[in-house]
Amino acid sequence: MSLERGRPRSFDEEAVLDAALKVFWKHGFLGTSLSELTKATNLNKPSLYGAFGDKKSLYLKALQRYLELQAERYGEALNAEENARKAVETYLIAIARMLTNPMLPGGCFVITGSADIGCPLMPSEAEEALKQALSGTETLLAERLVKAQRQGDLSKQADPERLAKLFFTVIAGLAVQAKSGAQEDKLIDIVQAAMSAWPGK
Amino acid sequence: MSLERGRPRSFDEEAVLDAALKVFWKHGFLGTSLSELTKATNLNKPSLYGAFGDKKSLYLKALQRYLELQAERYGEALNAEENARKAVETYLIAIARMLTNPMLPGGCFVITGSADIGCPLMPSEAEEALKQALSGTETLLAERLVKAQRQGDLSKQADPERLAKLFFTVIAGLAVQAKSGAQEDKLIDIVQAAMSAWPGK
DNA sequence: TTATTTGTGTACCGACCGGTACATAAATTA
DNA sequence: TAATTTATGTACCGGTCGGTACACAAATAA
Repeated sequence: MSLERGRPRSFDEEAVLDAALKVFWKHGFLGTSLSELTKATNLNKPSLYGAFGDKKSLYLKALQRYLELQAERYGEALNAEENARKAVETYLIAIARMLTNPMLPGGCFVITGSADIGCPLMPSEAEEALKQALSGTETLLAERLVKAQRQGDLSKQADPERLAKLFFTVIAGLAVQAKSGAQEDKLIDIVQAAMSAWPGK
Repeated sequence: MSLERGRPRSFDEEAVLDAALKVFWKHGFLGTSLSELTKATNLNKPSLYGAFGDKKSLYLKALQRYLELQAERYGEALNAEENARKAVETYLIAIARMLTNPMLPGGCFVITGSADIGCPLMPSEAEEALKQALSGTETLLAERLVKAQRQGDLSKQADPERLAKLFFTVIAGLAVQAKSGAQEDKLIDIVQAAMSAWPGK
């Protein structure tokens, strides 16, 4: 007997999720309507609901996919590079490129999305997921910097957690500017300037 | 003959605008509904329309008032302090306090609002006003730093425009974190860290 | 007073919101 | 074939959106 009974899906779930991701990425949770989603996915509402549940569930799945495809990928690069300062710089530049990549919706899903926090119709589950994603990035940076200090790659006088907060702040600021139309060159220039906050030996 | 004919207003326009400002500040343009506005202002829709025009006009007036009450006020402080480094630090700390002031809606009207840029129902006039407010702050910083360099208060090797972009990025990053619930202490700590990007002599 | 001007409150407009009932289509198993 | 299971498409639900028509209230001018 087959594992798949009944009428089969006429669409690729992953492709549909990617299409939904792009819309949420561009317009956030509240700014995205179901009609936009059905248009972008070429699915009608019952199919969308059957496959992904309601709008909130679809948003959470899109966020999860965003983190897998974008955020985590850059996080790995952060730990791949041996020299800590170089690793952070490369990480920030990669993010600046991603935020302004014309093939992508522009800006950061999480940071754009966090503007909806505190709004009446925003599901608290979505708020929590966004906050967790934000703090996850800061933690990732902090862990890398703590490691760097342990390896003698960052001055003993430096405060790695504090430095992580600063670099995370820069990432958030870059995302805001990308959303409002800033170009890659400008963001990369800012990253170079931010690296001057790296503690001297 | 009197200058005011007909039935007089039963409300204080400035107080109503302040109430509307708070709602837009918290929820942005798209996230704010007319019913929220009528509740916050204790006015019904026709009165609101009669006094301020449609939602877009009211938003633009609220933004203008925000800039007068908050942004420009801190800008003056930036030029009041003589020592440039001290001026910037004081400016950033004042912003960090404003962003997390429990008496205020939390975060920055402009930066939270800019998340709506690119959304289908966002009026382009509002987008332009937000972008102008963003670049205005960066310009303000740049002018202060150029002046500092002229006065020998900032190293000749430094690039004031670049530094202004960096500090503006930090402001935007602070605003994002305030919106998602960060506390004053944390933001001030970040400001201290950011000041380490100030060029050594 | 009467006419005029302006503000207020109710009640409504068409459009869209997120979500779903239901009939039908397309696959499976028997 | 027939029975079962799942997916699809239409058409609709109650609710809310931004915006307004209209009757009435309250002031001034004459």
